[in-house]
Amino acid sequence: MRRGYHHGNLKEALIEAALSLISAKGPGGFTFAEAARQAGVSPAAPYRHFRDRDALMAEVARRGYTQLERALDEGWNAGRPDPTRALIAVGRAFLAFARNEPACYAAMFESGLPVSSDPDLHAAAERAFGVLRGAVETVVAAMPAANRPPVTMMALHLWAQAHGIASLFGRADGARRPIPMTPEELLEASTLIYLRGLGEPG
Amino acid sequence: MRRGYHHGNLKEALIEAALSLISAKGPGGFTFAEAARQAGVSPAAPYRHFRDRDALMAEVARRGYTQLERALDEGWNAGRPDPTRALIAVGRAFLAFARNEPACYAAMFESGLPVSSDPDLHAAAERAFGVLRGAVETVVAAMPAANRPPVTMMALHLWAQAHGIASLFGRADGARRPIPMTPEELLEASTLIYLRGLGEPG
DNA sequence: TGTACATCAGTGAACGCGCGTTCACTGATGTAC
DNA sequence: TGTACATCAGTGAACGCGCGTTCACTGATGTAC
Repeated sequence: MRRGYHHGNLKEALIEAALSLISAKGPGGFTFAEAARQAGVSPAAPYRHFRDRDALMAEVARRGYTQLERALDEGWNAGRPDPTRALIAVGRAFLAFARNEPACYAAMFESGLPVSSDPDLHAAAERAFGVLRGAVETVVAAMPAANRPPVTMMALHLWAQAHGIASLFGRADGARRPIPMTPEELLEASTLIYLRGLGEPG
Repeated sequence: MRRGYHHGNLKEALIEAALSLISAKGPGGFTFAEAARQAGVSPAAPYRHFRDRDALMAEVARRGYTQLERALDEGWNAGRPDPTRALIAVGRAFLAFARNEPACYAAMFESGLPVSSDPDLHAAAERAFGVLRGAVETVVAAMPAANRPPVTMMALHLWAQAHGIASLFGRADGARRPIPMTPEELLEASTLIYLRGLGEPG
């Protein structure tokens, strides 16, 4: 695998290792030393690329938010075919991300890493949330002017609901509570009921 | 503090120590050895009361669910003054629990401990969820028979929303995203909109 | 094109540390009679 | 009430382990001239 004295792509390899370790053993069961071992490199080598364990974790979370931003944006698809259906698709994209990138998701939401600890991380998180907020803005703008809910509140409601469902039922843990429907169905139903409550014809 | 050779109340003292360590350093930063130290006892002593670290963590979570069950039940207050307002109070009770017992909350939802690992833990979790489910049953029964939503679905929606809000905005972390309203207001608004979406006059 | 040199990524050995776990033990408690 | 004894909670010393971190180092890369 490795050729010579230099690894050539150690930073990426360390991130790969972190992802596989986190998804195998949770955010707690990931260690700098083992990431080095998995990348086939001495335990001192990672220090050339990351200040410490937390910096590597933060990088994983940052990339996760960037991926999530993109996934949500694709789900939104510029509001097509119509804002309501596009909003549902944003929710589905959120759940798909949580399921397909459990390590990122754990680093982002379950590692205990404060988002504010790193400006880049914070900015990435804001951008991801911003996609949802933008979608909500469009949905709200399509409502009759007399009865428009506050955009930020509505975005927070949907964000919390998506995270709540993903966090409780969304991963293929096996250990999760079994529910009589898929997370996607659960979130879609919740979103539709919520929109109806806001006066959407739905 | 300690009197003689025997501690007298070590099991409780270890649980106390676990709570204080978890709330200080997160579920990861809690160790069997340090709990023993904090209880003023040799590192071998805890083995008389818990099989290992996970067993102690599970006990903390189990007690947490039992406390939560009780808190939700008090919030519900037998459906007084009316089912809708009582349901809102259940939500407030959930958030109050998350805020006042952050260590329990972390052990229950963020420790990576699978609920199904321990039958007692699983049963306690079911009882807590059962309180919400029972409340929802009453609320649904008061709706016109033609338009009643599935009780389990509705309970899962509210559970996920409460957990999502508590998990993202509900603890006095300082590191959490600042929001333009309290978690309680956020959850209450969400619940009312949701109920209206189900056809409640609200 | 060739050579000298600066830069930098990775080495490997070493350290101190705290953890989990075990072991034979010992001091206190409580119970049978 | 007193004594013998079983039970049990806690001791303390010891172990192996893996982690984080440091250090002087070395091999490879690339650039100036």
